[in-house]
Amino acid sequence: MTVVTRFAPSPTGYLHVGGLRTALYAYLFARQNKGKFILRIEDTDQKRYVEGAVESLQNALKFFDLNWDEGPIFQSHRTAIYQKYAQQLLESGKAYRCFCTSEELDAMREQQAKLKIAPKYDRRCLELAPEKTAEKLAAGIPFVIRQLIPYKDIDFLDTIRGDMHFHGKDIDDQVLIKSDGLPTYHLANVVDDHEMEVTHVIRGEEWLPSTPKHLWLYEAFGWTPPIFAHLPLLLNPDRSKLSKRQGDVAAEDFVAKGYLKEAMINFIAFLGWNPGTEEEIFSLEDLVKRFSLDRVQKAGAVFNLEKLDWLNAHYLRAKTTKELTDLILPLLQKESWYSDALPQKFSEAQKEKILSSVQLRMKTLLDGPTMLRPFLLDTLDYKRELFFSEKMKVDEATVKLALENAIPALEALDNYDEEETIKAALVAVIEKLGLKNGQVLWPLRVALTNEEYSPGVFELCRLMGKELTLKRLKATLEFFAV
RNA sequence: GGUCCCAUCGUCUAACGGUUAGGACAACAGGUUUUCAUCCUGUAAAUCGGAGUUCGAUUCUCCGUGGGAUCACCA
Repeated sequence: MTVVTRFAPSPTGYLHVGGLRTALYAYLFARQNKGKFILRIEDTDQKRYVEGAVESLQNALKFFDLNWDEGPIFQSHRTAIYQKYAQQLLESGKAYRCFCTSEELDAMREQQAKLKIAPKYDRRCLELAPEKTAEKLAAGIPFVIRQLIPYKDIDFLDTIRGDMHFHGKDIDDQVLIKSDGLPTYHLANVVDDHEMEVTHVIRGEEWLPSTPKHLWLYEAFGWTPPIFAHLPLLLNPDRSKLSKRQGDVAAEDFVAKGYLKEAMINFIAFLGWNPGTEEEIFSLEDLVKRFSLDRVQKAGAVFNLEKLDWLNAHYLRAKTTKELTDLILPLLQKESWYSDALPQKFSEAQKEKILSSVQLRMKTLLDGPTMLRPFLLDTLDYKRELFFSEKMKVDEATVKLALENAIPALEALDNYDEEETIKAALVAVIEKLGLKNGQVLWPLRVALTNEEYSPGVFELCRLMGKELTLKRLKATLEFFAV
């Protein structure tokens, strides 16, 4: 038997990170078993349809390399099929027409709430005499088709949760076909999973309570149900179901914030699963090999980004300069101050060195442009306060003193290829002035970068070369002369 | 409210019924003698409560407690 899994989102917007994890697990399970992964669009509610959502869903999945083998299959194109099956249930007496208006149903639920009993359809239309039904039908009164849930218990085995047990009497007679003729999730989902020969339904825990309804449908049709695996929820920091409002939830938001797909996949995979060893760096290919449903957690996991930052920095550092360049260049080109001519003042070898120095400090891709700016830009927009440091005892006089003495020393130096020679030259200056390292080096570093954090002075001098280094230092001296 | 699910450091989690309850992230302290980052070392930090089963429960059972999901002509 070939394994078939599916990801079945409804096109109501972007790809939610919870959806990303569901898709990931379904994908991993299919790949690992040399099975098939289907993408199905559950668009049976035309009211909720969002323009462009299907496109963005597909783009997101492709971005993360979660490629599907079949689909996208649109449920909205399959209404005739659902109708056919609903008729079948009607004929076998396992479903019935309901003519109740939403006002009637609201009133009924209000009553039930008042009496403190569970809100549930009271089956008033089931009691309808056949003639009466025929009458309403002839009059063209709109109706829905409801499943007739038998009052018997339903047991099933969930791969993640173990034995499940539900009482039939607690289950509502779910609407299968809406008055507009379109199916509800419950019918469409079961029919499609059966027709597409889905073997493993991997979905979020929020579907657990409706699983008995689905099982009842399988039984009513005489079909063998698939294996169910209900994934634990992704949680907000307050442990409620992860939602917008408390932060970003769209996968694309994280991409826009400069997170790498490798980091995202690795992070998301470990929210609810672990390999049982102490390894934690896993590529998509590693996950395909190692993933297993029985190591999936039962409890929900808080979607906490701290570890994502760490993973992202890790994957960023693992990039080759070529890969990193390809990732940063588009971001650079979006900056108002950038032009393609700017990098040309550096040789290829220099560019590579600059990039790898910056690479070590990046947390997200967005840090790229910020950290590269001091190298690329001709003039920096200095801020005085940045030069001073109480901790290192650097005040305005110290800044000037440091610059005035460092400039001639660096001017006398011709070889900027070795940090050691630059260091020797500057250390000599520091000793001559009788200052501490930081008192000279801190102002120089700020003069070179105009940033609070950056590579060290010797490294900067080497990376920038003699010309740019001196230009920067002189510009700073002028800045303080005014 | 009914039904169902869940419960180990702040967070993600590990632990055939027998461990000083392990790891990672974050935090903190120190080192790599300029900032930041990297790297290294160290510190602090958890089995929700109560019974029971057992020679022995984080682990099995029950009862509490807490949290969550779900109860639409939405998925």
